[in-house]
Amino acid sequence: MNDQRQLTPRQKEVLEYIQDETDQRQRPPTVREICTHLNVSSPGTVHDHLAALERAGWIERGRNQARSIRLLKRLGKVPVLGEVAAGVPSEAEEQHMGFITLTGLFGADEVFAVGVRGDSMMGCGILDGDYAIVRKQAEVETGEIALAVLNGEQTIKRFIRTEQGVRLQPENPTFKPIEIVAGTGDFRVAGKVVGIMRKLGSR
Amino acid sequence: MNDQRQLTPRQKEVLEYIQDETDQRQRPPTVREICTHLNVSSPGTVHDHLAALERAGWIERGRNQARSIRLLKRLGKVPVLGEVAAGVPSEAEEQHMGFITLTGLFGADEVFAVGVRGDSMMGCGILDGDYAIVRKQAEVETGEIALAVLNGEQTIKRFIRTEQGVRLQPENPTFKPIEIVAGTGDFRVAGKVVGIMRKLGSR
DNA sequence: ACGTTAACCGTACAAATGTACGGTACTCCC
DNA sequence: GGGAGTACCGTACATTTGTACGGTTAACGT
Repeated sequence: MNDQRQLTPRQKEVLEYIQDETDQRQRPPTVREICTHLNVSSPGTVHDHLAALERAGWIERGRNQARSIRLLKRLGKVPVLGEVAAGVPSEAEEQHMGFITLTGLFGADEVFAVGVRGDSMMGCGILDGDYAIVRKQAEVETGEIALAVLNGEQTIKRFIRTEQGVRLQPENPTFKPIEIVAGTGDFRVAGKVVGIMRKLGSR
Repeated sequence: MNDQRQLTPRQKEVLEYIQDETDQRQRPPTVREICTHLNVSSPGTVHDHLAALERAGWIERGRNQARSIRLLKRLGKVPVLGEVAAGVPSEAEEQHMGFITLTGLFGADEVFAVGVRGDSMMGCGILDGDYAIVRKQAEVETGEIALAVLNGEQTIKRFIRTEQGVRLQPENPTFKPIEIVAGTGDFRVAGKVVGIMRKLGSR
């Protein structure tokens, strides 16, 4: 019943604090840490707020576990990696709002990387020599970029479902699309390209 | 003394587990959670491992605080499955030719990431929304891609040394190069772009 | 042979932490 | 006036959790 009701200002404060802490410190606060932030002396008070937030579907908690608050939704304000300029990165070090990681960005499970050869996807910024981060899955939506296996060879192309079957669309005018009639030949989708990594002028 | 020595395989396991948990669950594990994951029955054992990791500068802990492990560096680890076709990634699991790591590819020190805004470097495959991996350094070679700070604003451009000074060259015909006469204005190089990461159509 | 180190075990204890219970004050609404 | 909801206070208690201590085993190098 109390499902989708609006948050009270106080509850919003609690939620914001939880978000800030999780983002900045990489871990949720304890009940008493929230207490001191709210200038509240009783853990019971905060406990009540958390119960309310949980009932409303904003958070999830483990029973009797320290720092077990888990955010289910998020309130505006996404503090990703600051692309807001204004400052100089070398001075903005303390503001790091998390890490870029492969596992962080993409989630460690079921993700692997493939080296990219050729320029057939140049149009969307996937270049020869890049690594494509691929999530293993047998189907992708029309328009998504897929790692496809055709007659034993794998390619990365934009996947487009057509009337007769599937079209693998390169992103480069000098390449021709590959049309595949459903049920013909050996074709399948190995995964969806969820990311790109490139190493530049290293040496 | 034990500062920069290599991690033992066991310590690496611990660190990996901590990373996975923090990434996936949004909170670091407790000592005993690590215990069960390692199939170890004594919290003391894990405590020792954590002490070692802390001494080696990989983590940081708060005294007597639950789930207070904080990662200072990271192991990235995503398997790289060869670019040689021949097999299908899902079946070629054992063939992995190593791992992609941020720290591995770029070296953990002195590297940070910036969000990229705008399409001025589209021509070389750096797109709006990408993360640029930048190594902090005050000078770059002609032709390299630099993160430059010009009058307090930072941009990513190709760095070209000219007779009068420096030219910041976009990789997009609709943008004009920026000419900088030596000794004029507030200009400096913040770092060199050594890599690109992109996250595509998440979820 | 000896010391060092990594990796364990068990157990015990104190601090941190989540939770429960009863009570107060205020607002809003029927 | 009475009921319901929010926001608090204190206090107490049981778990969870970090940490300490002593002991064991195996590998490695001198």
